[in-house]
Amino acid sequence: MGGLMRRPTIVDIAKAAGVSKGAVSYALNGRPGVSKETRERILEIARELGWAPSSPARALSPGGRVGAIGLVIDRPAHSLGLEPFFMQLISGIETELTASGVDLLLQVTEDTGAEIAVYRRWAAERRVDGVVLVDLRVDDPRVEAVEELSLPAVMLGGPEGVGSLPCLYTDDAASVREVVHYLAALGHRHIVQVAGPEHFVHTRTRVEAFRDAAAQAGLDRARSVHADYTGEVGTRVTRRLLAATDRPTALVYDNDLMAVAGLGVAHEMGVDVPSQLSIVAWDDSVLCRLVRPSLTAIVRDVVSYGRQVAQILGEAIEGGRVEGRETARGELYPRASTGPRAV
Amino acid sequence: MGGLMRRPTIVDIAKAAGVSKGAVSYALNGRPGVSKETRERILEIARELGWAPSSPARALSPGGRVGAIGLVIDRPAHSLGLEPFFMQLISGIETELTASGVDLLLQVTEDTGAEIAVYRRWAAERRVDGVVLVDLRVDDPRVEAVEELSLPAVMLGGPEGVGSLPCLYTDDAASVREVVHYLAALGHRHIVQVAGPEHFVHTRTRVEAFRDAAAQAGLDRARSVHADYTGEVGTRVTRRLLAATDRPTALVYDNDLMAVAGLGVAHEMGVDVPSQLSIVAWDDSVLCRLVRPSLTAIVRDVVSYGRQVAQILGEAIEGGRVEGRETARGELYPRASTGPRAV
DNA sequence: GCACAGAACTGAACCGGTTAAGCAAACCGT
DNA sequence: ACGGTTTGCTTAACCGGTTCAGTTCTGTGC
Repeated sequence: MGGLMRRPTIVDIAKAAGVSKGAVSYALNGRPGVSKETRERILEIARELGWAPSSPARALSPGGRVGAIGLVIDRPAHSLGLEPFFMQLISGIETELTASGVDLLLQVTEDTGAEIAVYRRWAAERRVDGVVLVDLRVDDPRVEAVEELSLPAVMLGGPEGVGSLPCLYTDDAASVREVVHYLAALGHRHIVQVAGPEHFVHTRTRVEAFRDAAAQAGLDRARSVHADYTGEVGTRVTRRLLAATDRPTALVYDNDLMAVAGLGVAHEMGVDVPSQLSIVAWDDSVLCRLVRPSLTAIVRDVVSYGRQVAQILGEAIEGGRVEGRETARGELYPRASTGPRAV
Repeated sequence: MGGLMRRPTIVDIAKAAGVSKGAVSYALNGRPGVSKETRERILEIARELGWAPSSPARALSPGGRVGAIGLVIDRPAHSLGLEPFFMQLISGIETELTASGVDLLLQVTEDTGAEIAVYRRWAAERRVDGVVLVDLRVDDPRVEAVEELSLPAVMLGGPEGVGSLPCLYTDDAASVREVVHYLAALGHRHIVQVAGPEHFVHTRTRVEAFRDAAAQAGLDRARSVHADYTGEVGTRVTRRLLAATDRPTALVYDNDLMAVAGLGVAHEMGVDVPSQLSIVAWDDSVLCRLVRPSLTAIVRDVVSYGRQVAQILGEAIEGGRVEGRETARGELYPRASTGPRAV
């Protein structure tokens, strides 16, 4: 009561226990070199004093970990606010980290150059033990950068083009096929995929899978257009598509935000969903369930992705080579925005 | 070329420059005690070697900063994904931090107890130099907790009930008055406010302001109901309100997500917006602009809040007492979801 | 010609941990 | 009874910075 506010250190514990600080360190880390009784006495005193290891001090020791990992999100901040994906991912990462007392550093950047600069700084200043990379790009310069920094890293999305980095990937192509077959079964022949930016690897995968699946299903009028995940561009693209003389009867959007934007445009242009137009969103969110009609969506367990990616990164930090891993793909959840093609 | 990958330290610089490491430290920190030429030579060598200060080492020195601040968000993860507010806030905080090389630690928790535990751990392990608190509650236990830990902190939202903490607050009451007067001018007399949870201070402020403004405008049938910011409850509450025999002609929602949910319910029940029902959302987002009709909203510059709150926290960490500050209040942006009351 | 001030720098302690090396005592088989 | 291992602990170095107390050298006023 009323003592000095200074945080207790292992020296304080050592004094109280009448041993050296080395002994205290061994005891607190559960390592051999102290007797059972001494260990228990030390642990008891540590608890009483409310001791917690100083993370900077730990990190400073040779081979020490800083107990933090980093995540950089490189998307325009305003569109980001609406991407439930990232918050869910973060939430998943943290559930995995919490147990081991590891923290998450978050940074939002404007472009890939800035993103790489952040990795450089984090590595140079020893801010993090490793990083999670998202949104794999074609010829991604980040891969080489983190390898050069020998910064442990895990890529979410792969497995091609990640060099020697471990990654967590999903079979997006299968999900795309499921959507195409579903729409084809409903009688749709003129389907347009509103995809993400071309430079994302997952966009390329989905576009190719869409082309192949459409060809296989004999849909001669299927095609893809690129957008950028924002509502604005989603709106513009949809308006153009629906204004064409022969407009598509089904649209497949690469994220929920563009799908909602598309729904708004359809409403504005007097095109009824789903009787005149079917809409599918990639990635589900509260959003898809709130709008009317509710949106048919490809549902992924993003929280679980976060958990798994954190786990893989943990292994990569801990030790040696870690293999990439495949995880559950997104599955189609039909809702009110899709229906048979009008005859 | 081809040398060891080890990060350079000030000792390496000292060797290369032929001085002691103390001199290097003075030079690199721009402190007196070294001649101009020596300083420049040292800086040059540091640049060549690609040196960056080890953040753990810096933090360890007496009075040293760890160069990081923490933000805990205590809201259910699934609703969070849809709250652009937080991502914008984070974005604003970071623009302010980037210049000074400070990092942001993010944590998402399940309840206030867990949130306080995070502050305890961060303080004990010396993970952060300070924290930003959001969502001020009535009799907020976090205030006492961070004061006891003598952890520098800034509250976003106040200024009542924050004890000795500095805070950044807005005049929510004025925004509420603006909305009420606007709706009253459109002829609405039966307005219901769908507010947030009762335990938030800003909810209480807004509810009281709503009551007062309504009374002043002579709206005898205005009232508030509490919800929880999620789309689900927003949906349920709206359904109940619109099913009543004498339903309100205008609804004011405390966030955009509930407003969108409400719009969906109106659509589903065949209540036209805005001819039969006007809708106002608190806090704007892409969402409000994407749905049809687009939603009239109270627009706040949340990114700027983030910048300011980071700035205040910086001052609090740096030195002494910091005063609370008021910042720009939200302003009404009328869009398509509001109109004159049907006669 | 000498006391003194200031500038430029060195040496060493310190922050709070981890860990290798050393050492005394207990234990152990023969 | 004696060499050898094991147990349980201490000592001291180390991580990469910061900072205080000295030390040396140069200039300066009187």
